Amino acid sequence: MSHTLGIRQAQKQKTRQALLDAALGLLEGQSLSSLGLREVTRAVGVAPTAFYRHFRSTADLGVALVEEALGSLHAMIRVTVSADGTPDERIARAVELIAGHVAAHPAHVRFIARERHGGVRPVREAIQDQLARFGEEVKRELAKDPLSRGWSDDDLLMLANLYVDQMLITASLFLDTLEKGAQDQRDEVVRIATRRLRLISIGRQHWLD
Amino acid sequence: MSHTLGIRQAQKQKTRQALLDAALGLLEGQSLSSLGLREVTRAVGVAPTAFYRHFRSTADLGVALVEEALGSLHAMIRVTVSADGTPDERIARAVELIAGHVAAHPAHVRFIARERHGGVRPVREAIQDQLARFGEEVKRELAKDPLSRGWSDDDLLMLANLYVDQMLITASLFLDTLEKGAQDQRDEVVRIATRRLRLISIGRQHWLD
DNA sequence: TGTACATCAGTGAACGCGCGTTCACTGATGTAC
DNA sequence: TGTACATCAGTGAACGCGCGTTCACTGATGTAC
Repeated sequence: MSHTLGIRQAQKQKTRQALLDAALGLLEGQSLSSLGLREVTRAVGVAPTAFYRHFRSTADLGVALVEEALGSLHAMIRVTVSADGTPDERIARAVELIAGHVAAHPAHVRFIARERHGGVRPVREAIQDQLARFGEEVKRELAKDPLSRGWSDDDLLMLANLYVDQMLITASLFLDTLEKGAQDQRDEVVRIATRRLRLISIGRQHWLD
Repeated sequence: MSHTLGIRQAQKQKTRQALLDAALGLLEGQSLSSLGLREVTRAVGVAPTAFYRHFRSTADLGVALVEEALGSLHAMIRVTVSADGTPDERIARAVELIAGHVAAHPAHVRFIARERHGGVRPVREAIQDQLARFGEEVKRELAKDPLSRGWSDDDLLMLANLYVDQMLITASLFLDTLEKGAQDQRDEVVRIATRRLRLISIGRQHWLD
């Protein structure tokens, strides 16, 4: 085969990923600002000092987790607001996508919800940066929609960020239902989120009246 | 005069409040889950053991802070959505009220935003409880509005919670502008929040179309 | 292919430090008579 | 009002513990010839 990482590099990546995974697990029950370096290395089974070969600090690890959690979402978020189908179909698709993502990556979602306003500045800022990029991307997607004819750039961005915030709120609601494991609660969240998005969609359709 | 607290009770209250105030100050830069009991007593100038005369733990203190931060808000939030004036007047009044509250109690607002999804379960639950009560109160206020004629209870609650979340998001945006101290950024937040609420208001007016 | 040297991910001992919690205490405040 | 006893908010010493960070190290992997 062509180019593979050397054994050394591959092993390093593996340890790094193990540290990230362990940290994400530990962060289900606490905030990043109270996460200890020794806690993480203990969970992985390496010496505390090994941590420094990969991250300067737990804050640094947190920033890496932000990339991991939100980096992969750019593609999904664009589909979420894409202009195919009737408004109700689009809303149903968006809610389903969010539900699926939360079910597939609950720890990542929890991490973002928790640290978005959390006590570690660099992490908070990394999240805000990514969310701002999401806003721009959603705006670009909305701009393609015939419904957006006549909208100012400013108004489009306002709507885009409203959608982004609404997605996070919805994701957070789904997260709470995962803990209890109750399917009817999840259905209730689907109902609530759907109607919220419908109301926003109606406001959108009459914005220029 | 009639009934005053005994000297002992009064002094105890004073120390308790000093602990709450000191904790709130320390929490501007960190999350509750990393706040130390000794940190708080050191800031107040009492022995670490004095803490136990008032709270079982920092989590317990956090729950008390939730009451302090949100208890006083019930009155305000009702005015925020009250039915007086034109839609645009009501929106302007709501945004001003939020801006004023954030300017007057920035640390409380930050605490709520941070711990709403934070790492300390009892605190998280206390906040969710209060926010659910806000939702109910806003719903009751909305129900008085002629605009709500024909709305189901479910839809009213959905709208009420949409407003509550929007207020928190707006408060959090104002908070970020306080750090920088830039007036033009604050004006920008007013513009954004106003248009978001306007879009929701338009959606509301056409909900039953 | 084989050898000699360089690199560097992970180790393990050691450090000083602040943590939460216990306990018996002190002395001002409160109460009964 | 004065006295004798009870209460209890705050004290200060002591504890065992886990923390983040330093340092010189080891031994497998990588590289030059």
